[in-house]
Amino acid sequence: MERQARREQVLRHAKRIFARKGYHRTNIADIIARARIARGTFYLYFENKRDLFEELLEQVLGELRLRIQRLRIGPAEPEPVEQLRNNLKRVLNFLLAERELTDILLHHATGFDPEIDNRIGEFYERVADQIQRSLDLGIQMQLVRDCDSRAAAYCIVGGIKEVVGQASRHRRRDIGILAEEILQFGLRGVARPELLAGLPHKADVAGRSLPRN
Amino acid sequence: MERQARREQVLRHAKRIFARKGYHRTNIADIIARARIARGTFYLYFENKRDLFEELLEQVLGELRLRIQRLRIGPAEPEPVEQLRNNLKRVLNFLLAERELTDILLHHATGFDPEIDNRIGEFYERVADQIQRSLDLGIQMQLVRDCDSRAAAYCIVGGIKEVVGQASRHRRRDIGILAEEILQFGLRGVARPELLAGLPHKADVAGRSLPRN
Amino acid sequence: MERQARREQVLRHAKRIFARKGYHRTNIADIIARARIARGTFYLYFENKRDLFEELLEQVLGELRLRIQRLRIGPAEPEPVEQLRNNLKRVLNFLLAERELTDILLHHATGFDPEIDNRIGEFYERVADQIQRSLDLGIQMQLVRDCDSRAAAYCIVGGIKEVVGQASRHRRRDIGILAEEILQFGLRGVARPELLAGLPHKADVAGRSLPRN
Amino acid sequence: MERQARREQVLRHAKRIFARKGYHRTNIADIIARARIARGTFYLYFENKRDLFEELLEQVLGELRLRIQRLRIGPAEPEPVEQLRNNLKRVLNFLLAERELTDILLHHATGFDPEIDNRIGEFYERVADQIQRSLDLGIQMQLVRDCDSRAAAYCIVGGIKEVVGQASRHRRRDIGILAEEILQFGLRGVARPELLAGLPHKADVAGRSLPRN
DNA sequence: GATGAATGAGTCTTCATTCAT
DNA sequence: GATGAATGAAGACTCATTCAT
Repeated sequence: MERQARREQVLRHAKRIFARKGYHRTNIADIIARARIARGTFYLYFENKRDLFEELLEQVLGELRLRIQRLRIGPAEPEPVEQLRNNLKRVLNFLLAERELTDILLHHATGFDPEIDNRIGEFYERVADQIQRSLDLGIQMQLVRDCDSRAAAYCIVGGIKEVVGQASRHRRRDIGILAEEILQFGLRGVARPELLAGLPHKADVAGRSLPRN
Repeated sequence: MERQARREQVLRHAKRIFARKGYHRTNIADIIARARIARGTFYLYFENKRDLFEELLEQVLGELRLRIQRLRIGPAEPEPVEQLRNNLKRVLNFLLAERELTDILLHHATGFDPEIDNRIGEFYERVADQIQRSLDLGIQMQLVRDCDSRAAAYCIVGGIKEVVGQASRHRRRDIGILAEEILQFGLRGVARPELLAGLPHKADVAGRSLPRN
Repeated sequence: MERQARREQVLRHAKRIFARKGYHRTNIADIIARARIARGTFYLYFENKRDLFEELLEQVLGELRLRIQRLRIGPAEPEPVEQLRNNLKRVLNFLLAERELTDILLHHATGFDPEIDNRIGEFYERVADQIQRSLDLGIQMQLVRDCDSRAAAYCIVGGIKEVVGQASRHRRRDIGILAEEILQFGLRGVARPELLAGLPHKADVAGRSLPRN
Repeated sequence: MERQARREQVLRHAKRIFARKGYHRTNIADIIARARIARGTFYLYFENKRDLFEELLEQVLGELRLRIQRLRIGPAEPEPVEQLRNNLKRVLNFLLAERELTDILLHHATGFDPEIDNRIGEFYERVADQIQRSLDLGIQMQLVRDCDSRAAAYCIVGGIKEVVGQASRHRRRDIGILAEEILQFGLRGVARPELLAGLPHKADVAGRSLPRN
């Protein structure tokens, strides 16, 4: 536990620095200076710089995996749309609370190590898989229009990434509103038009979710 | 002109390597070996490694800027949706033809240099601006439902990025279909529902635009 | 005494590791892991890594010093050749019983510390001195041919070292035979030829002392 | 050629330092300071410290291999003993001319790297093989007494190593005399006694080959 | 006495950039 | 213009030793 506490202390500082400077411009010297530990101490807790980085990455990916739940169908379960909304809210809540991890995931984790690239690519593929399955189900149930559900899944994933990336920069944001905007956009993007006829144009919430730029 | 030819020769080789290995794992040694020039010669044509990289980046960004045209309204102009479709096709055509540049832009250009990050961020902002302006116009014209047009713009940008990123990996793709899928998704995501009632569920084209995974 | 027991426990383990990996590739971590003591405990019993190593070295050198006895001349003493034979047997017995120490002495003690180099060099010089003195005496007594007794002494020392080094590797060996081979070789190498006329070509023992390779 | 000249310059300096301080106490900084080159330059010519060291080692071993020639029997060939003498002289000439390499081989090359240990062990084994073959032949021809030719071979190898090691320290030496001493010792150590009856006790040369200590 | 977390000096190695030819 | 040998700053990692508990 002592050990774990120390690791977390270092992880906390490193997270900050990685988010600000990226992987390569962050050096061990930066990290140990911030964490106020000796060089050797660092290597007591982490195998090397990359190991530490991967741990941070695993933190985000792991947490996101937990927060994205498979749609459950059943009499006791909430409406599918409600479940989607909850997934989205859980994800946004985490990402906007942990801006540094978000920044690491979206801007600093990619392109310098094939294995890490793979891990992240894999993660998004799994997310896209889940979305696609939901869409395919929706097509069967005549809720979703006939479309390339894989392409649509990627559109949705990409949309979320981009919005989160922007929202994360501009600190602040009502997450409920933001989730609703994304949700509406995504739902309408794939829904059978006849089902939309009655829907309000906009979620009945006040305020803008993103600054007008 | 001789000079420019030489530069382009080097750029062409460097593009390949950067796409495959990213910025940091690509050495000057790699580049000059491929381009079959001497080390000193490299610095005759480029200020430094970063300069070369930025030039490649500027190639993509510049080309994309050219291909994304402002919506024009006028009697002689094509329908707005047609203009959007054309923008999208032009963009996809380029990105899927220039996979290496696409890879550089989407996976390797980010996170190692604040100035480059800014340049790219700026580019996407400008794209989002354009989309947002169109959406706002659409709202005025009662074509687009009331929504956070900034958030919607980001959704659209993100969706395109993600789909292109995936399509770029899986080499091949009918660009017309792909563009149509994205377009439909985006249009429906923001359109006033009553306008969609008559629309077909799907563009009248055969084949899947992305592999089912 | 308790203290001494603990030291010996550590020495025993360290001996093993030093023999296998040499001085530099052996870490304190290796030693304490084997000896199942804490890092700090190590320094309670030994000044430092080198101190421990020197102690092992002193074990071999000390033991060898004890086993190499000066030739005594007198009516009650065994024949000089018998005394040489006994010296040799005592030395071989120890070295082949303590392979790890032998390995340390012959292969791992040299070249990384001038002081240790000196200590070992000094030891061999003393041994050579003794041999040389015997040879000089033998010359006086007309038993040994006129030769450079120093050079001969080194030949003998070197021969023993090499044979032991090899024998130590190939585990096993009848020490009596081995001693006899070395002894015969050395004696004949320096003896006045006329004294050899009657000697058997070979000690009257069965079996080969070293594998034929 | 230019390249080779540079390599040799560095090798020459490194040889000096390795001989004086051994492998581990010699660091790249020492070498480049002596060779008056920049740190990076070193790595232009050698893969790493070990690579450089191995090259020096290969220099000695290679040269020795060349100088130790197989005994040839034939009407036009010199007497076998003369051939042995020549081998010995060639080896001593080299080793005593190249004291630094000798020191590296005998005192600094062993114990820090299993692969290098093997290479050297292998070398001595090959030398011992050659000696053993000569001895076995001598036994057949009734020149060599019945003995364990492997053990005798090791005695001879070890003797040479030790004498060279000592001679190398005490700088200076008449190599002819030294070779003769070793040769006589070795020959007599294995010769059939009846053949020695007529031999002089000592080569007919003046002077001591080694200092009396 | 025993522990093991913490220390930081010491080294190797890489690689973008320069410059004499 | 072209070359490629030379440079040296930068940075990662190891490991013997110490010391507070």
